[in-house]
Amino acid sequence: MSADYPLLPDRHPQGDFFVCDILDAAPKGDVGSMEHPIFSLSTKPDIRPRRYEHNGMTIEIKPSVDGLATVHDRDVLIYCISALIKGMNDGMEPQQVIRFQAADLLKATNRMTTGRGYTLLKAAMERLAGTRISTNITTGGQEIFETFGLIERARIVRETREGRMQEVEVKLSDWVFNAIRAQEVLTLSREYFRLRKPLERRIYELARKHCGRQKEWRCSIVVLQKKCGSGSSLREFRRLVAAIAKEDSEYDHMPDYRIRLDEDRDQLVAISRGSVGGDVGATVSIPPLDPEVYDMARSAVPGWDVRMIEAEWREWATEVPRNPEMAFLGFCRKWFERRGRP
DNA sequence: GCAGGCTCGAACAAGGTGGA
DNA sequence: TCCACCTTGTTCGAGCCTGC
Repeated sequence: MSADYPLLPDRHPQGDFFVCDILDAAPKGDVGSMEHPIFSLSTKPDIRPRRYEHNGMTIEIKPSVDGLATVHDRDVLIYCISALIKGMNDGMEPQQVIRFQAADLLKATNRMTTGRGYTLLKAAMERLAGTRISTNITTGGQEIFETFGLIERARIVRETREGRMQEVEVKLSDWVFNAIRAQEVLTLSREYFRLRKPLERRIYELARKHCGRQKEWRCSIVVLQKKCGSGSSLREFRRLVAAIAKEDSEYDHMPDYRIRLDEDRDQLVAISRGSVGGDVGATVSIPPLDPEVYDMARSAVPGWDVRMIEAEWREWATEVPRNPEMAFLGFCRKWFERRGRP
């Protein structure tokens, strides 16, 4: 491991990102778990239940004996969400049960594909299934008051004689599945998987959620600690954030946002690098499009993720067009003229 | 004496590397 | 491809110091 450069190396650079059937999809995370501190930052088993309250909303997270799901375990969810969104973009009905090749997930999330990588993946799925959440978060227009896991179950469908899993089946929780169907997801940078520190990943998620395409986002260190779910003392947490900000000022390694520390105001500042596209439900409230327009859009931008382009378009729009479908198709055509095939 | 701040090291998990 | 060992990062607690 290099001590000089803060990003992990790209282990699978030759275009096999989201190999299998999600080759051209962008990684996506659900808004709920990006906004709230559901995942543990610790690399040790974190078996303390936690309670998070913000703006009248309450989340209780209860770990299993294996500990809370960690920020690294979240990669499994991101992979599943990305695969389902990709399927929806291709006109398929999303299913709560998803099957994939374990090796594809490991490659897509920039992990080792050695035997140990599979062992860690198995442990990650156990933690995801064991972590229970009680919440009143609203997803897909429904306010849910119930206890559920991050995933309902995970099953290794085939396993080689060497003990290596091949095909994995995951049943997503209703909460995550609702978010996917309601398109309450945000596109993440592929560089996200190269961030090595759990706290770096968490800060990126928060910047992505709260800053979006704004020029900058500020958050007091006290609130940031709450949002991160860090178990450190405030002082220790401030030191860790300062270290990340310092590293980013030296290497510019944080994707999409520059991270700085305003010591006078005791605030973290995330400054957009201008690389972020939009996501559903951003600035102008454009009504849902006619489903048929997506087929036409796919023809206009062959090979592209039309939902991603739609999100870009919704973010770009400054007013509601008189004919949203035609406006969207026009946007798609210009998109393809500028960029060609992905 | 007590509270709070600071430093340091232990424990643990995950990733990297090199040899078999 | 596997294994052993090393490095790195996070968290936490112990011990020390300082001020009230």
